[in-house]
Amino acid sequence: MVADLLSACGRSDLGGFDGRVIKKMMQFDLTERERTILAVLIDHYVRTAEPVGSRVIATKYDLGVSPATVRNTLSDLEEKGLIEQPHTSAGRIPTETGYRLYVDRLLKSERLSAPEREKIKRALSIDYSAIEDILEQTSRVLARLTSQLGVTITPKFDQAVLNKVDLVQLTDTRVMVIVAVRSGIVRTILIEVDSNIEVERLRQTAEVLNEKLSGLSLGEIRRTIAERLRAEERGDPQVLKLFMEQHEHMLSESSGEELHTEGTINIISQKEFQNPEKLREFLTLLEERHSLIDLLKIKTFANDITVTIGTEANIEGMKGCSAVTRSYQAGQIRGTVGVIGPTRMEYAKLMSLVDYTAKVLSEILSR
Amino acid sequence: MVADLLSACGRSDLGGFDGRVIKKMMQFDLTERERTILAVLIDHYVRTAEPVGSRVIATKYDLGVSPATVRNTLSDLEEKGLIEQPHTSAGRIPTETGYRLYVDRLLKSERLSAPEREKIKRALSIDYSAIEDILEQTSRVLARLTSQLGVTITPKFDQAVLNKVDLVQLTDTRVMVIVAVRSGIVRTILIEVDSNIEVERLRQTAEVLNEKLSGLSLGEIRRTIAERLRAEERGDPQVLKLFMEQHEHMLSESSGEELHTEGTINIISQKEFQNPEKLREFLTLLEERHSLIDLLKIKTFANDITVTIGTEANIEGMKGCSAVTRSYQAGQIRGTVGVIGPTRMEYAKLMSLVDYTAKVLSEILSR
DNA sequence: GTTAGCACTCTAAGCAATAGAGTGCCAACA
DNA sequence: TGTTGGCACTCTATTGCTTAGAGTGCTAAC
Repeated sequence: MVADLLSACGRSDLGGFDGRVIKKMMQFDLTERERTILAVLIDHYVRTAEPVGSRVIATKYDLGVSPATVRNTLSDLEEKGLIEQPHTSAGRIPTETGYRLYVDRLLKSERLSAPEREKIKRALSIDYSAIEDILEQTSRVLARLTSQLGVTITPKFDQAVLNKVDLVQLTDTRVMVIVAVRSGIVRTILIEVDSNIEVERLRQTAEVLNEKLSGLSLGEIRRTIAERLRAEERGDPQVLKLFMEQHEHMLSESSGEELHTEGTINIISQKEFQNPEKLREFLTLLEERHSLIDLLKIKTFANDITVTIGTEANIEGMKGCSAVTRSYQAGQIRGTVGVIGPTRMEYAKLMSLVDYTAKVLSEILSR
Repeated sequence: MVADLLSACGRSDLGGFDGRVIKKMMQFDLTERERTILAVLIDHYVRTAEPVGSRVIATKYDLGVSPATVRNTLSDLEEKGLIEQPHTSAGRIPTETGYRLYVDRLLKSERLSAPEREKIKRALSIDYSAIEDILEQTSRVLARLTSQLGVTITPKFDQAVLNKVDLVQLTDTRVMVIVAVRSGIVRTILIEVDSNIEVERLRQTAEVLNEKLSGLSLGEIRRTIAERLRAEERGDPQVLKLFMEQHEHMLSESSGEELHTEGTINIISQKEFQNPEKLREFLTLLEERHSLIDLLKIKTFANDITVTIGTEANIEGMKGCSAVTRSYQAGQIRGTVGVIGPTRMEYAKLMSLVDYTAKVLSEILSR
């Protein structure tokens, strides 16, 4: 156990910190013992949720030193801001900085067992008719396997490539615009027209739109639609005009980024949420979807697992919570999956789990 | 106040009880005083969340009788199972039966104020591109105005009338089926075909489907699709076959009944959910969407406000909770909106609020 | 039928005492 | 110089006890 931890101290290839954090990190010149004790302390605290004292560290993990020695080291670690005491007669608990260092440098990366991999693969291999279905299932799987909150976000539409536009007359004054992009996602909006439009004319209008726009990304369309349709003389001018007016609404960067969360129950049974104030804060965060969406979107570019600890993302409600996320790929576009839970979480386990789940999901969606 | 309550005692036109409950109800021959005191007690308890004692009833509400007299009446009401004592030295609180009688016979129906009506109308008058958007908004409005959990359920698809089927080739082996029904709702599924299908052939297949099926309700289609398409010789046989196989999935009775909930935070600050066990139970109910859907669906037929108190609906997690719901209309099809909260809720207020909201929603959706 | 009075019950809050956990520091030791 | 045992000190959590207060049920009188 101790040997494992020691051997793991040098690694830093499990990403998740940006430049700013690295710089901060470099200030910590920890001795071998300090690193070992910090790792042991975090491991133990994550399991028990109780402040860890010197005696436990010295006896339960055979470090070969006495509690008194451990006490000295703990004192040093506290001075460096990596651990803290809730009160004088209690043991130590990790600080945010402590967790950050642990995740970046001390963590021993875990490999998922074959049965676990199998379980994830099987759970995600469902018949889905819309991308939302499989994302919902993914949140559920993550929630169940991790006992945390499972989160997914639908892909960012901006880079999606338009496959086909379709216009359907619903009533005399109502036309439905169906926008299908290449990855099998479809969005619809309704536009209100003044008067009934002939079927043939509507068909022709759709044809014009397809001709001019299909194959372009929605982002491109959003930016250049006015130009592209300006000189167009075929099709129904009213519908074209409305389409242009509505495109902002439909194609806007943030639209369609839907958040799925699953496993709220897991969270409320966690010890840190016994405090009603804390719980309230967290549930508020959950219902204020946009800040969560921001959190998940922020690192969609990275193709690696991302760990956001506490208030690192500058989100009020995340105090005391961490997120482990990773982007997935669906054709040309990307979204994010992950889990959120108390800072006191099993980072190694969750990281490998989220990582694998995102990979399986990408695989399925790219088929 | 008291006069109001007395005058309201005779009314029973605010629906919500079925035959079984009426029968039970008839056993209660309450005296005038008993009715007044029960009403006063419930009103007071709803406001304070504290057991109500004889002194409060006798002094705060000028009934013209002494606490001792009230005590006798309370004792009678307890015998009849309408109120109970948490413990000997506490006041009384209403039982489920007590609430039921109150809602059915004692409640003074409230009329929403003009500003409140205006507020609801304005809040619901949003630009929506999908029915889900306005339902989400409706849950939010209900949650905000009632400080309870706002719930909406998308309309029951079965009675929706098919407007148009569209087939879009996404990749070589993937075809998207778009089903649009008359009220502006659209559903999509993906089917996997063996090989690329010519555009013209796909168009023709869609034409066949439209010709044979549009104008029928999805329920009819579900029941008779095999017959209707059996002898068909036009169109792509493989696509037609897959369409028939998938129709069950897509058109099935329960599919597409999506539940929106909003305002979990309102709930957790309620006094009854301070007990973590209770809270846990409720959140479990929230995540196990299907029993909630059942609860909301059950009385979609009634065109009147429905109050479900505690375990009346035989749902485990509803113990200690009540729901006030009403159906809304979107073209030919119907869904449900409402609020859920602790049994200790302001029934009169919530009933008028949900009622009005459902009406406004129906109006908007039927335009 | 109503009411005042009173004994009784139960809860919630405050208080003191106690046990236990863990620390920090000092002096001794290798 | 780093490590260790010992010990006084601090703080928390638990327990038991007491008390104040709220509310009832019952009885006897009106």
